[in-house]
Amino acid sequence: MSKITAALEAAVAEVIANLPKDGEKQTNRQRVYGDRAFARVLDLVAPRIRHFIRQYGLVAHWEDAEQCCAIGVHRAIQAYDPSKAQFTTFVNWQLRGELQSLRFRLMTDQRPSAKKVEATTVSLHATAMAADGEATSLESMIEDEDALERTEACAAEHLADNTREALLDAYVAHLREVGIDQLRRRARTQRSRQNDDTSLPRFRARGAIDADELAELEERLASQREIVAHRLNDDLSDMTDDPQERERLRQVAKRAAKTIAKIAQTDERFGGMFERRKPEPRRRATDRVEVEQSLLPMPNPGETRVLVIEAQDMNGMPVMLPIAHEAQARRSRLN
DNA sequence: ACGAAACAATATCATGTGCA
DNA sequence: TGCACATGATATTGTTTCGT
Repeated sequence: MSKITAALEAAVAEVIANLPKDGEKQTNRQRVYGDRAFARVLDLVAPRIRHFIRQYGLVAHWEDAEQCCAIGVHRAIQAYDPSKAQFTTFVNWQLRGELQSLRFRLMTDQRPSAKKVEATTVSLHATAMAADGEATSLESMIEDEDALERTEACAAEHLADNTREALLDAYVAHLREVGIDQLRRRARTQRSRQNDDTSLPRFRARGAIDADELAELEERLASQREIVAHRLNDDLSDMTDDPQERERLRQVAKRAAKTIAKIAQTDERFGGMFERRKPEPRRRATDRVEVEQSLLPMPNPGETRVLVIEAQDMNGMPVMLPIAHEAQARRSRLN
């Protein structure tokens, strides 16, 4: 931590310490100490403020800009959470924000980019004449140019969701079949072994399955389904905080992917939805290859995502990839 | 403003062990 | 053999800080 960073941290802590407590009035002492500390903060960030003002091309509006920065610093202190970041980092963004909005207020159309296209800024709420001569607001005249694209994207997403559900259903059904089969076999072999236990009456018919075991199986199926569904949504972390548990879930899903991929290829319900592409070796930092096999036809570049379900790793083992584009987008929206 | 370096948090993988 | 689980190593991604 540099000297300035540390000094800033201390000064800010003092300002915060001298803020009035909830519901109480600030004492004179608090006010004086707080003001002094605030002045110290301003001194410490002064070089940075000068730098930003120059950088944002606001030299001609120096005083306004300094005022804005003081407000920015004040706001930064109010909102500062020491556990999240250093004040020096935090205040930088506040200053930039203030200066940017000041620049926007003062000189929207003076920036080179605006000049180049001879842009004129008008308010969306300004009245304008519609074609029929009626006065209306500009806002109401704007057509939503993205509407079609968004609608199509939604439709594609919907289709992908349906497919995903169907695949999950098919997967669970498959597991159930296998599971029941196993239970039956076990029931047959265990019958002879458990026969000597005469304390319990055995009503079970030959090869019949214990109801408890069946219930247990259903429970397992439900949990499997949940795990895979979460994995497809790329939100396994919603299921548990424990990294080790998460890793286990990931492995479960990875194994499931193998089966699902098989089902998707053999089950006629999904026939025709696949376009089999030779899987490439999985990416590594040193050797990056895009690996994809889509369940749905690829949309145009940049359009909505596709459910990507199977890729193979270097050993030819299937790997399940999340719904890449959408998951990415969601993650960056959160940040 | 911007990129690089340092650092932190997570995700993924390879591998080993136990069990049915 | 194959699955479930654990664990250390490594890769990836995100954040902060610093220098220009």
